[in-house]
Amino acid sequence: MTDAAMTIGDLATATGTKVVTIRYYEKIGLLPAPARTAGNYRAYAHRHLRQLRFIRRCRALGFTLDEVRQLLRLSSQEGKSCADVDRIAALHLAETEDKIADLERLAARLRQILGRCQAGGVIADCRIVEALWPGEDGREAS
Amino acid sequence: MTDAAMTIGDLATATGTKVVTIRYYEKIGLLPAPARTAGNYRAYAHRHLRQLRFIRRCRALGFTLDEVRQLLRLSSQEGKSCADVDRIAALHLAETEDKIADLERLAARLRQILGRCQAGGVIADCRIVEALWPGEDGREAS
DNA sequence: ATGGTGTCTATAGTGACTATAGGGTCAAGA
DNA sequence: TCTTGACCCTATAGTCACTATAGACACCAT
Repeated sequence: MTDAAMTIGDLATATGTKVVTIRYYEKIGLLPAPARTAGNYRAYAHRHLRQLRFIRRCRALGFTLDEVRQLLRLSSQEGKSCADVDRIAALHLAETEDKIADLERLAARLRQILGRCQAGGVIADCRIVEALWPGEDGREAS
Repeated sequence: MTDAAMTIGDLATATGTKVVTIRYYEKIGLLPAPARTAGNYRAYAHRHLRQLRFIRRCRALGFTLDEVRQLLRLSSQEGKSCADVDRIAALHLAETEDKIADLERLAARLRQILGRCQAGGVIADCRIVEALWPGEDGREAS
């Protein structure tokens, strides 16, 4: 509950963020510039800690910094409709699901290629290489 | 079967690659520099088409350009053991599977957060915003 | 006073492209 | 022959979300 000023290093350990990353967030306007000490050190207050935690939580969920920026802006407008927040989150979920589906397809194909490989052979007979090189007609090897 | 020279545009349409990307691959040494015409146009031969197809196929499977470079180098050594190729592919599959697992966790969390949201509310009552903002104690809202 | 750690700014690098500026080349049509 | 438009050339800078480096200054304990 105390609101004693924190150094950037304190903030970094408290949030699991690197010092350089915090400075980067400030530079791009994601985290407000804090007060400075006599020696020009950044002196963070509790609200900075809170906001950085919000940012990191969003990032951990895969939101882009631009989305985080929007979410920050929206969440300060207490009276406004929740629809925009909902839209951003739903869109992000859809994108995440698409990405998963893409990766599942890749993994399946990789497993298929790897499954045919008997390690210990030689490049000339390698099923993996064969699967990657296009045939003379440009079609993919089965 | 003809080995008539192709322009960079021909190569681009034949492989579904953008012209700038082909030039980029050349610049980073992934695709050999082709002969030039009198007017300084790149003149590609069939081997370039084959190699670019190989590259794009690897990229479509999610290999990094550096991995593609290794796979290219390895696959030209016909007599050598297939073990390195196998290792690269297996590692890539493992990474892909890890990435899928990560995204699954994110998606699950997003669905959980979104599921509690009744759209039409107001930011102050928004479950999404609430889930993202840290409580005063820094712990996450359920 | 000194040493070690932490902090400051500014700049450049990462991966895999993408975009832009400012030109040159080529083939077809008038 | 001239012009139009599509294509091609190089070089440079921008993207995202950091990360790394250099060189200087601040703070604290001994």
